[in-house]
Amino acid sequence: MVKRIKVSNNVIRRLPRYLRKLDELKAGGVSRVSSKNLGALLGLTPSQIRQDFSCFGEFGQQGYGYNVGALRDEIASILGMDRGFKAILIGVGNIGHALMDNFCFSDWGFTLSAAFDIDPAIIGTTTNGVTVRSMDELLDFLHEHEIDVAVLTVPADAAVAVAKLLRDNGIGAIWNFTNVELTEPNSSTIVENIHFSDSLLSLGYYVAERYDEEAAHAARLARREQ
Amino acid sequence: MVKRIKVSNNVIRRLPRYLRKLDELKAGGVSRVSSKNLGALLGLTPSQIRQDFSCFGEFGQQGYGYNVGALRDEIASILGMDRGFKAILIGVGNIGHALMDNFCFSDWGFTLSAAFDIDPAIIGTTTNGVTVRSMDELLDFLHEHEIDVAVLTVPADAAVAVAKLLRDNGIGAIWNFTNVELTEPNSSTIVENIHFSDSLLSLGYYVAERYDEEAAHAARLARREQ
DNA sequence: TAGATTGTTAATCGATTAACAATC
DNA sequence: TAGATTGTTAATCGATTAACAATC
Repeated sequence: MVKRIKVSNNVIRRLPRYLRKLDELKAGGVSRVSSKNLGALLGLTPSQIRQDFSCFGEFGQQGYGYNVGALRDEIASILGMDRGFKAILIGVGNIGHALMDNFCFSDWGFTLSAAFDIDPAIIGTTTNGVTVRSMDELLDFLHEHEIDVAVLTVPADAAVAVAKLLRDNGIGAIWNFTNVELTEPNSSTIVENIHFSDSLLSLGYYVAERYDEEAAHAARLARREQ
Repeated sequence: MVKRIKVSNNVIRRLPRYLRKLDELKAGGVSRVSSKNLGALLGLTPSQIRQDFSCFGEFGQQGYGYNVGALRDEIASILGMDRGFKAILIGVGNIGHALMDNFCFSDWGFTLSAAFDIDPAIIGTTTNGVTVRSMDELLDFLHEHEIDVAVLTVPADAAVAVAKLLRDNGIGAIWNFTNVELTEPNSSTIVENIHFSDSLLSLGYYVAERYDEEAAHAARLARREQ
């Protein structure tokens, strides 16, 4: 896939949504979609959808629209789903174990190659074909395998130290589930965060805002009643 | 908290990061911070930080900066952390259970009031003081309690139906962990998504982009060698 | 052919950054 | 007082939307 220009983060964040919706359409037997259709389904303008795709090439056909399957595959390729990225997981606690057990890495083009923990009670257990190794084996493993991404699911107080260890040993990308800011100014490591609490707090803001608006509305009505 | 203007989503998403960093500074005994300091810590410009805060009021002091504790409390209040929001959780599978077990709702101003599932083997079990109830009890529970947020951790194929049930019974906000698009055009329900796969795919994009850049760089060097 | 829809250029809108008077 | 830093207005930058020629 040729990437001509620097594509904005906003566009990148929409690509997985496109992929999801196209998969859904495909599963429903739809073979053709226009930017107008797709926009209506995702709450985006047709213009925006065409602009987004045009960052990566010309995937449509005038008068027809886009072939669902072909467009889906283009986007999958842009996202690197066909590159066979290899991941390891560090910290098989509750969330780490839930990911190993439930999250289908291979659906998204990733292979979970190994998992590591420090707890002897967990080391040696196997989930979904992946056996948990001791952290003592981590460096050897990293030097023997080409790993693209580390999934970081260690406790918050270990996050910074483990992230440093990973960076120092050639890991270029971290999928960060710890509630800790890992993005370092002088580091080139790619960090993608899943911050549960940030997400919940944002939700809280919108709930609070709505309640305030409802209260203001009720107050206006009450004044009018007087 | 007075909210004069419509605050952009970008600003809202930064508020939890401010909160997190301010908590960290406070824990480290720092009592004062300027927009310049805070910007350097978070990779934002001082201007942006001052603009963001000015959406909600005047929390600083010329020549001094901001009081860490006071600013932290203002932001917490803006996010509704002092409102005692009540949440229920639907679907005590792997991720649902991990949240009940590990995620400290009360740290963020929420109370997890109940959990529901359809599996008789899970119903009746208790995690962190919350006993799992049968889905049959859900509607009665909703009508007896004022619930602000539903945490949706059911399997993907149940997501849309359960979301509809929740909406129809007065739930105004959903924290959505299912990999399903719930944002409906004609609905006023607030939906906040945690899409693991979207996040991983975005990471994949950046990894792929970096590899492409490195390959292009190597190719340029190779040409020069000739 | 007529209608539909693309890819792209131009226009608009919104968000970030810079500048600066006010003031602690 | 002098230096620092705010809150806010103006300038810039970037992203979204609209328009339209090209063409299937």
